[in-house]
Amino acid sequence: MTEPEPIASAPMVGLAAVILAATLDEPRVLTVPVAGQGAGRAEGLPAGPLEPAHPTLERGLRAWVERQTGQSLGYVEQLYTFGDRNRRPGGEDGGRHALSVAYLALVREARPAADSAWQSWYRYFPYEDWRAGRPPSLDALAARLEAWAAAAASPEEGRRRLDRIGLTFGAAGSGWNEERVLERYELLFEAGLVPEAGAPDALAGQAMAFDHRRMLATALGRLRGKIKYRPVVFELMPPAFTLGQLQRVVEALSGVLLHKQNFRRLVAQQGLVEETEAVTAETGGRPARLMRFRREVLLERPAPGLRLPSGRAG
Amino acid sequence: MTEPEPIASAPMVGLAAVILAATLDEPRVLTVPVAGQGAGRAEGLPAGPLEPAHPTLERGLRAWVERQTGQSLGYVEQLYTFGDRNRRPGGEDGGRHALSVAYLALVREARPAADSAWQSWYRYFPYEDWRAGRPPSLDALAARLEAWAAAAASPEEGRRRLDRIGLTFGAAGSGWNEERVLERYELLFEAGLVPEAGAPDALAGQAMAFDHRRMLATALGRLRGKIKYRPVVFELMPPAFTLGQLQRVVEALSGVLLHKQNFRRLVAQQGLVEETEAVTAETGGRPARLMRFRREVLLERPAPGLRLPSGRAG
DNA sequence: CCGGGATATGCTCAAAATGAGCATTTACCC
DNA sequence: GGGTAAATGCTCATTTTGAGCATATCCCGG
Repeated sequence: MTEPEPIASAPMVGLAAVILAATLDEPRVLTVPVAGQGAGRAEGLPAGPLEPAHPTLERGLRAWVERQTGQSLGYVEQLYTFGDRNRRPGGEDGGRHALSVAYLALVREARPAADSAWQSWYRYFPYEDWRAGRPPSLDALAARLEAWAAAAASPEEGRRRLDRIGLTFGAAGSGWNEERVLERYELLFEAGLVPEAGAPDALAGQAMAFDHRRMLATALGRLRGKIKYRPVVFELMPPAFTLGQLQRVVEALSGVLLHKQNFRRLVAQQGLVEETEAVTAETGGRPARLMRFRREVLLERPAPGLRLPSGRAG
Repeated sequence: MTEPEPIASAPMVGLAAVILAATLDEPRVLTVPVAGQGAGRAEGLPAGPLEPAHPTLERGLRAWVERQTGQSLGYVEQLYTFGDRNRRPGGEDGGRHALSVAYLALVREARPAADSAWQSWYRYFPYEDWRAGRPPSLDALAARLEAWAAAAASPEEGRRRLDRIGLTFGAAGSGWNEERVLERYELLFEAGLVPEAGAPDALAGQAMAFDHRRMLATALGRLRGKIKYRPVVFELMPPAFTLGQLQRVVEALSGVLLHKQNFRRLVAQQGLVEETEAVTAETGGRPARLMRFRREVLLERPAPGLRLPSGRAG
């Protein structure tokens, strides 16, 4: 495991993992402490350089994650290769490229290991959680964004900024699109409202090391989109679960509340689950039947996901 | 542009572009000749190594494409980073990793430049074109696939193979999913039915250099999915076009025919286009009104695409 | 033992979106 | 002037959504 002598122009390739889980109705991401980088330690994603011993990128990623967190991964998909910006410490030209191939992993269990910790992902994106209604911090953020638009060099640029704000954050309360996590983060970044870009407070969420928060935003957007057309939520569920638990996990991921009866109708008629014998005691209320994921749907035609209706409450 | 001395373990990072266009109702991909690699020259995608002078990955890609083909790119999105398999000539361990960051580009004009050439992409995937009904080569391919399934080491493995065949190629005529281009290619690859994997003929399509056909398959699948939820087709259209032309391009991309009246209703009610003054002479038939893409939809709420109905004909 | 609180489940209904056709218009060609 | 080829306009039966109302069952406190 000796590091070879770097040469000036060979790119450095890193692997990074956004590992997501959902426990107790809260969506989580697995973080590790990152040394230094300014004051003390920051939170970061499990990551490490691609090594010659790694047979493939994905195997290398799994190795790094197990080494750093003890977590073994099930569902893994490639997310994006970062390297386009904010990754060139050496200036505008010359220097080495630093790429990072990021992966999205979904896991069921949340056993904390070593230094790693599970954090609610709304710690990093508080304004993405609309389950309790419009997040209060959005008003302050919107005000700062508008100030940023007003401070544009030209009126046209200001108008473009306003358009983007409306597009990503929803114009006039209508039209919040939960999938645009990355676009919102990038807008906040450009506007200098995130700590990584110099904001004095964490109104726009807790910072992460390097560009890891951008990776997390990419992962959330991707997952929020994907649950609608692929049955990936079940990667986060235990073997048996109630429809209520399933709904609360979907709501936790997407950040919006759903109409209960319609949600269960959707799940039922898609044939995504089947009943088991058992029921749960749960908290108060009538006991719910435990369901299990019908793996066969993966072999059936389009293998649908869970379209999110727009309903606000149950 | 001198190549630095490679060191044993530093990964090599390449950039590759899948550049797509649609002219005359035929979907095209821009190819360049690739020297050697066995007998004579093969077709490949524009590609080149990431260089220190490249400010970003995407800018590097654009530079390579312009240098090799003279084509300048408009819409560009990152596709996938390949490196997981069939890219390690040096054996199972040791040696350098060779990654390739592939991009998808959509262009309007198709001016052929230098050695590059536009090819119909169904040259590489003939079985993906269902516009004239079920492609005849599919019968022969299906027979070979079934033979491959029958030749599995165990009955369970054979059943798994049959499941995959049904899932990707559609079971019993029903359920062809035009988006599963990559899964179909990978299945054919595993079954040894493509030239790259040793097939004696080109029944499953023309080969490309390296793993470029895998990249192309990835791009087609991505594009076929994306036109359904983002208005990306218009990147391929001229400034003014008729609804008939638009439909024929969508059909060319997706490989299936659509119900004409429903298609135009969809486009109209989504507000994706607006009328211009002009009409066309066209071929026979009543002249059609020329339309233009309403760029404003990109600023409106969800910015929808063109859902493909299942209808078979017009 | 009874009523209230909290869910889980079952069903209904109107509105909107889909899938398939039928019928008309308006060119060009012979 | 009739025939052919699209482009357009409309209709209609089904499905799919979005929203509620009503019941069924548990636990708990009194």
